[in-house]
Amino acid sequence: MARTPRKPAPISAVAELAGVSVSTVSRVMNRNATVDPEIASRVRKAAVTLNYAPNPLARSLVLGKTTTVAILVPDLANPTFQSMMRGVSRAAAKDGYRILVADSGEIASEESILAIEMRRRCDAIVLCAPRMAEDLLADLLPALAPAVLINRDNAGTRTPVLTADYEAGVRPLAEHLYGLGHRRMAFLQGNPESASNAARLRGLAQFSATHPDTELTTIECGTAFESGHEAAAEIAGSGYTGILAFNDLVAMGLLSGLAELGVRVPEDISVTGFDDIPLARYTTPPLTTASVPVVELGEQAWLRLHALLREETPAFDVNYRPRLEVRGSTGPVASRR
Amino acid sequence: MARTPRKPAPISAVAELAGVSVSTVSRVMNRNATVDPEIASRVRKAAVTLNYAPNPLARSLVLGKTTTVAILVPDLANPTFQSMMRGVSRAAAKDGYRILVADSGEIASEESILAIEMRRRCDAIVLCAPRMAEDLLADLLPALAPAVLINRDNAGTRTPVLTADYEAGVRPLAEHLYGLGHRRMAFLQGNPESASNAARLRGLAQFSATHPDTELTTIECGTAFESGHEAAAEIAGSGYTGILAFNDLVAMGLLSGLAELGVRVPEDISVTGFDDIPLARYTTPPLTTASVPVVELGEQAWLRLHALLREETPAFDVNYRPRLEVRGSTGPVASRR
DNA sequence: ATGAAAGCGCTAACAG
DNA sequence: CTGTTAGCGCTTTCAT
Repeated sequence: MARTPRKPAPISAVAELAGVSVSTVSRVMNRNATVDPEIASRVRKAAVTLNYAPNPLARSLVLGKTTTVAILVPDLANPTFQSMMRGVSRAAAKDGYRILVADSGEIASEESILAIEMRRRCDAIVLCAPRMAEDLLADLLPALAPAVLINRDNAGTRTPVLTADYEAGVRPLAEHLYGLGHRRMAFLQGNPESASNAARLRGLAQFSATHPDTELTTIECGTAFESGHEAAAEIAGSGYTGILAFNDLVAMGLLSGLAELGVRVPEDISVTGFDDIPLARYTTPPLTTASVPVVELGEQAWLRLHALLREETPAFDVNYRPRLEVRGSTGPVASRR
Repeated sequence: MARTPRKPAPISAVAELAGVSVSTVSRVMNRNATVDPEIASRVRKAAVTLNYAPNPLARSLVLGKTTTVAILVPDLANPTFQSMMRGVSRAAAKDGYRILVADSGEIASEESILAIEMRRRCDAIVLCAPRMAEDLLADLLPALAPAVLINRDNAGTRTPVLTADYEAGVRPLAEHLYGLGHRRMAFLQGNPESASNAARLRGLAQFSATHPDTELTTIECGTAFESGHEAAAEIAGSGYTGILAFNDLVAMGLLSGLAELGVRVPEDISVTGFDDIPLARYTTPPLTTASVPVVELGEQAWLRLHALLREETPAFDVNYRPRLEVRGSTGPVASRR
């Protein structure tokens, strides 16, 4: 009844059934050497009968390649990393590669061990925004090659890097608010330890330097909905009219919190996000944000890896400049009165 | 300088350096047989020097186990599947297992091949809401065992199954709208082929049967933001006062579309979602929905798999009854005037 | 307690 | 064109 036998047959069973040696079976399965057509078809028939398919493990061991790529992300629940994974996954699939995923749970100390362990089961690895310290990363990377980094500097190694330019990306957001008349702004900061938070701060510092007439305060917040939601009360009574949230998640939390407090967006307060996650255009009001091509970051990561695996020179590192996406959550500052 | 050599040393190198046989090295690495403490420490020292770690591939081949679980999802971009993955991933990690992920891109015909191929690299597999036909699934499953299914019936096999009860879950949503006075409702249907869509329709049919005074129409829609967003125009002028969206994504798209059209929620129209994705409580207004414990579904899936892997009897199949989560997107029907 | 040898399933020289 | 042999890196009898 069941057309598929429970246990997969080994190559030796096929050889036996076809009355040939295993090498011959191997040859017809891999169509490299030339095999007598008559024998070949006999082998193929036997293979079908036994529902044979080569054991990928054994193949990997002898070939020294697994056609699998490892991806390490800090948090599987974060839409940004999901999109990166998806980008890598779909691109790699086109070349016949699968992905092995691990989630470090944002725990920096877990990353090295996880990365090394995964890497040994795969041909290459992509590290998404690793949290570990610079020096650790620096001497981990050589052991991981071929590897590529997303949203993290390569610490002086030759590892290809794909990043979003948070520093450059945050300025148009601030400029946009400025252009709408906002002079009292606040930045809801994420994890102060994180590189991308630091980049945003640098970008904002540049903005401040060129706009001395504008107050721009940094407020501790976080990186998730909850953080933004909790910040709403403080923001509501603060007098700030333009809020730069760390990312879209925080912005959405804030939007929701402000709505509950009866604060109107953008009439009373303008809010911006960062990343342009798929939901951003469907919030109420739709979120003004800086769009980061995360899926493309993932795809490009795979391209670099694939080049490396074929001993080719990978394409240049690129730093994607986020694009300002003006939507409904920002508007002219309310005329005081 | 680099503490980690580029290429991992094989066990033979360690044996040589320690002046023992590979078997001895293997023994100390696996601490099973008893080894002379003096020799053992010598081996360990050599292992550290060479930065040795057993090759997981070779180990898997001989041991016949990989400590890896496969997960097949229809779409990596869907928050529901992401949460399931996360549940499986975190639970499996506690037992030292990694996950191999594949995304079928919602293509039913891809699923069998992908599943079989992944399964051979892993010790077990979890199938999330496979789209393939019942009979295909039925004769695929034996070849995949140990396996567990999430949100899909096991087609008569003994495969453990974890599901959310969409049929039972949709009724409280309709009842809730009914209680608020709504008598003209519409269901924004997802993929008509999908099992969970059919389940919702059954639940709603039961509702209709017991509430003959209520009009409940099914409208073709889809499963993503865009679908809900596009449906807004049709809904706005329809006279329906209570809308049951296929899921939270569609509901959010609808919310956003209605807001753009100046339709107030819940004053003019009430909207419900389904799933209770993390964002659902942060929409404006927060979404009334049926909460499905997706992360737990994933965790429980791992528990079943783990039992199977240890030749134990897995826990019973469970069908999670979604919980009604009343929030701001539903309200009393507007008094007709 | 330790080493030699067999073998997991497969591929790739090397002969014939 | 095909079979024999070696070996990928490791674990596990089986002797010693």
